[in-house]
Amino acid sequence: MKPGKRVTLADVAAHAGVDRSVISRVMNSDPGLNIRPETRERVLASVKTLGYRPNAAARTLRTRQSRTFGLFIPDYANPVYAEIIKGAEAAAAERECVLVTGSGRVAGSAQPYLDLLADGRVDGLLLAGGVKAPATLAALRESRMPWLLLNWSMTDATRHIVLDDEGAAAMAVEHLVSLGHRRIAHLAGPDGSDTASRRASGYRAAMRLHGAAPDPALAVRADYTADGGFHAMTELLGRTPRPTAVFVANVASAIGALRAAYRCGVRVPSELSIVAVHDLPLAEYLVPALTTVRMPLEELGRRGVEKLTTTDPDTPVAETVGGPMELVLRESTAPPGVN
Amino acid sequence: MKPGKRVTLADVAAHAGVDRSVISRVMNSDPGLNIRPETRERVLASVKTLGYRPNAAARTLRTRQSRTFGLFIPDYANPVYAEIIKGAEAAAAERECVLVTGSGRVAGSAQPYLDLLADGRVDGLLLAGGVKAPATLAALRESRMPWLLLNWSMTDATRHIVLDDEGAAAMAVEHLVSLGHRRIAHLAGPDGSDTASRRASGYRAAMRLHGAAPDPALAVRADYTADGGFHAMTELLGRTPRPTAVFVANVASAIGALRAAYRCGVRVPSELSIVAVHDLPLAEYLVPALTTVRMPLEELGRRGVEKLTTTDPDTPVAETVGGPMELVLRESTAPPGVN
DNA sequence: TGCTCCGAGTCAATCGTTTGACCTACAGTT
DNA sequence: AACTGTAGGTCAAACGATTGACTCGGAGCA
Repeated sequence: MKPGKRVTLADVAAHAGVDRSVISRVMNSDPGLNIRPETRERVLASVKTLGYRPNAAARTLRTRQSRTFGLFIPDYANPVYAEIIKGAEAAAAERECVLVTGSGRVAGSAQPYLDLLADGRVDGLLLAGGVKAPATLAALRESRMPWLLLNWSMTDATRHIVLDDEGAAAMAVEHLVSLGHRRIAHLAGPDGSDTASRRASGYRAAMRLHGAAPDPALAVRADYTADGGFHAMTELLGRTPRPTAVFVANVASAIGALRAAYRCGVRVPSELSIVAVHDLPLAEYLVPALTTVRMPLEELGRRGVEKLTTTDPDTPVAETVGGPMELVLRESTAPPGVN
Repeated sequence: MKPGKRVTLADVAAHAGVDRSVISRVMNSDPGLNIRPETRERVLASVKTLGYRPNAAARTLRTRQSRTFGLFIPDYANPVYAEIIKGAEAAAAERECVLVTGSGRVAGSAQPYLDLLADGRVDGLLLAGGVKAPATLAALRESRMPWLLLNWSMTDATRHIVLDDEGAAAMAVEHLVSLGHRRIAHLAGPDGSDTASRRASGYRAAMRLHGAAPDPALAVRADYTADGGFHAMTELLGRTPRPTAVFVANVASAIGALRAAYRCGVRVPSELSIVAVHDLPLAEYLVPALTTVRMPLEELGRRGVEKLTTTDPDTPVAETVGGPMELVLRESTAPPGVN
């Protein structure tokens, strides 16, 4: 309305001819308020005509909550996080809160976003990986604010939600075994990654279960990137005897792995089967289309926000999202030796 | 210090034995403050031992600025936005501000994030597409707050920064022409997309410039998704005579296009050359690796934040980020008819 | 001695909402 | 007539930081 002037409660109160507190109580539907219907109408009308919007800072200052949650991710370029964000945004929206996301890709640290928590700008913080310093965790714990680790944990981090990575690995391995594979390699995630070690242990367990001893020479570490997958796969294909199938811990690596197979003249799936963890829209359009294990990433984000709102900062959280996990069959797996 | 108690200015003041205002001025290095070095030391020491952090809400309320910028994107799953975010985060960090990002994928609308602006939670808002309603623009303009459209514009939106899409299209077409192609198709972006129409017009201009009249039958619209690219390309390959090359407006579509060519038994690049706009780390690992035009997306994000801080909300902005644009030669283009 | 000036801080209003406590006029009771 | 109850609000103190205006004691000066 008035150019350059923010409308405040006082303006609305003056316009409607009542006290500021009435406006506030009407807007927040305070049950302790007795008000004549006509007055309420008048208030509502004033709010509308003046275009009043409560000032978030003032409200946060007074109520000590911002109706905002933060989600920190290491890198937006990793499409896996897109799914997590989606779930978290949805859960926040259901609570009439907003989710703000930030990455540490630039600063190389989560500090600016941890500060959001410390400064009281968010009511809780979800950390989806990328924090290395144990000091950070200590600071978090001391802050007495809600926080949660998503899809990873540190030894002394008592609040985290993870996925069933062992289960996913088992699913992948079982699929390969059922196709007839025995020499199954594992293109594992990077050293120090929590999900990587869980997937690796799931792989080993599943291998043993099916009487196929996991050969340490068939496990290679790779970054969760196409580049990492390319190099690791190239190395793996140099080994003799060559594996007939490989379980790749990450879909980005799998794209690199696919490329490496192509480069080395190894045909997928006839000479080499590939199955990766995490499904992506993209996977369907690769050549060959990639068989994957779909994980409930969206559900993970959703549960994160839920837990943030329902548990107080002191109680430990250690949850595994069961969710629907599914093997998505496409073209990159086949029985060994067929052509 | 005190468990469960936030440390406020008053606490620090009491601890250091000075007035609150001194603490505030020291922390903000107010030039108008005269203070003995020893007192300053005492203040700093108190701040440190108590672990004082200024409350963001209180500060925002008083100063009317939050040192926070917002960036709205339609969908995190589109990796193009990752680059923009990266640049914007960097620019924000340089100004000791934080960038918070949100998408409209869930709510289907930017409203929650526009509200952030209206509620005074951010000092400015960057909108990277996805807002359809003209009413939204009107609301923005009326808000008297800094905002900017990134990489798109609407007819009546007077504040936007775009990339040189015509130039990118020209680069792609010229590359194909120089390889000897004449029948060059265009897999254009969706109807109503601003970048799509600029790339399309750049394509037509470049075609005419090289004496190759753009055949309307060789331009097909596709969503900026792998799926869209797949279908559009399938359709295009049904036309006779078939094009020898195609300029794809978007890298995600190009992945689908690649798949479509494979499905139709058309070999890339020997029977069909493909060049797409936007480079991605992924492009290098596709089979065949995709030739692309790299756009200065990061620079776009960076300029966005800069403009937000340096121009006032009333002055129009219409900038084209020149930046380094580059043709990234890979395997998906070759002279026509070669095998 | 009286006056000004300055260094070193102090005071208190202010930002916009929220919320527990408090009024006030009138109707109904006894 | 005095009292109670209630509908329909009003009052004002927070919340925590910022900042323009002000104070106070001593040094410098004439």
